[in-house]
Amino acid sequence: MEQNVIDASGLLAISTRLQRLSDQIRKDGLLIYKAFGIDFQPKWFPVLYTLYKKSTMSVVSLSDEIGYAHPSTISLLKELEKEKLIRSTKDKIDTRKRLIELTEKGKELLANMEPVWEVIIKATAEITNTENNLMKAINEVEATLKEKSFLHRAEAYRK
Amino acid sequence: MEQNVIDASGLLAISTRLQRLSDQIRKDGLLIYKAFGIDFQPKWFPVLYTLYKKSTMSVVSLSDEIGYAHPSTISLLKELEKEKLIRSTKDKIDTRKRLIELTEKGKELLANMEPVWEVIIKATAEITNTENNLMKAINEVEATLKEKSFLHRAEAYRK
DNA sequence: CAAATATACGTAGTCAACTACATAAATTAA
DNA sequence: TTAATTTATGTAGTTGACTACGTATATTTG
Repeated sequence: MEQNVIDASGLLAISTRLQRLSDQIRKDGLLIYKAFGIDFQPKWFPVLYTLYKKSTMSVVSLSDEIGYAHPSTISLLKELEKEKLIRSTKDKIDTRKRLIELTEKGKELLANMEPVWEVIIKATAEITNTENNLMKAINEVEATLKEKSFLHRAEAYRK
Repeated sequence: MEQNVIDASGLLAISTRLQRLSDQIRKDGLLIYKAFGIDFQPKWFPVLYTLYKKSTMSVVSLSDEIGYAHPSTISLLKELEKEKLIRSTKDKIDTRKRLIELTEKGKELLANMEPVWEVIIKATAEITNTENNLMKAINEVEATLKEKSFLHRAEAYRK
């Protein structure tokens, strides 16, 4: 395999490599939705999918669930509200909270997407099902980092 | 292992997961350099490391090498020039080309970083050396995608 | 129960990549 | 040897995430 300098630097550039692969997959994701004639952006996925599974959530709990900072979620919600895919109501008990849910249009879109997801899941399984499984590797690394951070580990090697 | 909805959605959210892991590692990377008293930003790594290994390159060939679009490289180069870590000269044969090289200060910085890199490599190896090795998984997936794109594979499953 | 603290949400601005487009120089073709 | 095409670089503006900070409401504590 031909190697450029960055690939050859291996572990040093792992963050760059992850980023690159993520971008590549996201771009192809967009193309797949387009090819199936569905007006959907991959970045919407975490919010919409979570609401699909959990029906109603506040802004912050939604952010926690998808692992985003809450301002990122807010800007996605604004966009989704403009698309009329979600709607929000005030929590009657805790009035600080804004409860988010899918609209009928949103539910319909997600239902229409199920067959596309199946295809995506199959294609992704095909891609990741190599000797070292990427999804499993990510899960394992995230679990390892939860135990002890990267910084903490690096410092342990310091003389 | 406790699972949130996105993790549970697995393959669908792989791009999101890669992104998140990349960010996390990049942030800790910055902290590691700081902890070692080195004034260095992880985003500089691809450019500087490539110049370290290849000495002189034009803007576009450097971009290709690190896998960035050339405007991204240009803005990094501007920053690095301000830091006096790189310098550029005109190619005498092809006057369109701007040749980039490390300054003495740049070379010195990179030399000082070698011990930090060793620590980073060790810590990264520790993190990625789980049952499914992340670096190997990335390499395998990138090779698989080169053979046949994600989009192409997805379309093959379409009825 | 008043004060201090914590939580929920929002806005503003930043960051590190990108795409789209423009210009100039080099190369190829008519 | 002009004309057309390709290549190299640059600028402007976008994107999708972030942090910092402010305000309002809830909760906890003295």
